[in-house]
Amino acid sequence: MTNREVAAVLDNIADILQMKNDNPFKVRAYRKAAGTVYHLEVDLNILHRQQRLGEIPGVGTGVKGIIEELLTTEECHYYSELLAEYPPGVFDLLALPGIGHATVKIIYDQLGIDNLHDLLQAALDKKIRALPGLGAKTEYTIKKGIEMLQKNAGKSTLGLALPMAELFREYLQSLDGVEMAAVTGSIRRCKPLVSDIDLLIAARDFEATRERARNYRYIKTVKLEENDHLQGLLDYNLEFEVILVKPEDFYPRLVWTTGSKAHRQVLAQAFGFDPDHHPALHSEAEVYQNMNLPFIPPELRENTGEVEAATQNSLPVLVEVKDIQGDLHVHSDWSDGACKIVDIANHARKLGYSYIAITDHSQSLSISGGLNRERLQAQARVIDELNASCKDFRILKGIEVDILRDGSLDFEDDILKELDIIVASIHSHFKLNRDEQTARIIRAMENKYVNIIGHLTGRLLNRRSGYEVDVEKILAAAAQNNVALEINSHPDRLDVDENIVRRACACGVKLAINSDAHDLNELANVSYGAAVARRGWAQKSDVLNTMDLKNFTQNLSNRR
DNA sequence: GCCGTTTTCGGCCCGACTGTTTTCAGTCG
Repeated sequence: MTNREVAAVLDNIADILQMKNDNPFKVRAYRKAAGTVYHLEVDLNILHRQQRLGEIPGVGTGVKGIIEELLTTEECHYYSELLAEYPPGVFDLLALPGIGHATVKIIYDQLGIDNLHDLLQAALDKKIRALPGLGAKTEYTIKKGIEMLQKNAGKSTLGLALPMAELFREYLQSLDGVEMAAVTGSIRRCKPLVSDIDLLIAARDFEATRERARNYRYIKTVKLEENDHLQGLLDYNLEFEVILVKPEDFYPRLVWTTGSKAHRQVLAQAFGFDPDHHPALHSEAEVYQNMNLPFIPPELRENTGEVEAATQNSLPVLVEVKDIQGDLHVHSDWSDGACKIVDIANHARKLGYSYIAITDHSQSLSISGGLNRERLQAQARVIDELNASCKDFRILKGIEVDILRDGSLDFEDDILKELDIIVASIHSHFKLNRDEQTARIIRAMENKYVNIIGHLTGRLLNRRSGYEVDVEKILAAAAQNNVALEINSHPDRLDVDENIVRRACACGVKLAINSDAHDLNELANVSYGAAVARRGWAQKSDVLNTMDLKNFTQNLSNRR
């Protein structure tokens, strides 16, 4: 079992205990252990072999026993017993915004409902409002929540699908007889939510290759198998499709399968592109060249003007991950991050950065260990010491300061002015109306110490729609106050989205591709943020943290 | 269930809002 699978079981145990009204501190213990295991740098199996599971903070004798059982038998008796009381389907109900454990317990105990389909029917039949303690508003919340989930039904985040696709691609590439293998489709275009994993492989003997491909260890079921196709389901219920082509057809097919339907249609209708009838072509660039077009990056192949731009030779030179010189939104163990500042800094250097901003939460976010004035000053002293010992890398003193309900900030200016960089974010009052929310953010931007607005809309993919804001007004204020908008790279956020990125670039508003990392692994998530930037046609010069340290710090001081 | 340089028992992080009610439990970050 992987760390994440173990973490999921511990989290599910916490969910059931919570529904059973068990000791809240016990629930918290499981929850905390789940979080620690999820963010762990080392594979649990290795720690187990070294008999070091007990060294994990928050893992005592009880949880340690469960982890050991899961690692050795893939099962856990205690968990099975709990599942007998509340079946796994009830976890799906917890995904509904505004519906928590107590409500799910009432619904399951009274109506026996353990899946979203039956819950929707009960809500439509007005059965929810009849339950004790629940009313028409909860019924409405349920209907709206299910509606939101259904809109993205069956879609996975890029953060889940892309690594799975890449693993599968590596496997296919390693097979005898496979000359080339590529991830294609919407994953290659880096859409934030994707419905399946598409892979293209070049081989001569289709039958033998299919035979080998279907032995991939993460395939759960094969649903369809024919000459040049293999289709089915991977772990995590990810749909996959493997398309087999002759090597000479590989690049035309790669172009054909990567582009959105609209992009393909334009190529076919306006340029006569036919992936089945073409001269010998040895790269995607040659495929486009054959249509008298320059190479169009996969992220742009959505028919949102890229073909016209290509025709006029005016495609943007898109920003790349390697252009990023530093990360401007990272949490340490001073608030809710898992790692020490020194470890974050060392890891950032390995990633090739020349600076990193430590931006822990501010005091009002007490649940996340938000820093008060004294702790912030103590942290600054630690950072000063670390900076004193190295010349080629800089740790910037920052804060992710809460934007309060009225748009004021969670710290006074006399504290903010002592810091190098301020990311201002909303973590409360999501339900303000569009005008109030917009005015609130603009007021925050007008504070001269604020450099970046963090995760502007607060959306969580597949979980929560963003709050309403007037994007054009925000962009105007951002331009006027020289405040950057963050592209939050967490795969569950990817906020702002590509549409706002494109408008920001048009308005001259700078972007900051930040990880919002809470552990070392998450620092690498900037690749997802960079993908959003590219889908929004952003160039290197549009992105604040592509500047080198000297220019970047100069830019910061200009703002004040 | 976890933890401990005051502790092996008795703490463990909280504050605001919302919905269902008429004073408080549930949800969220």
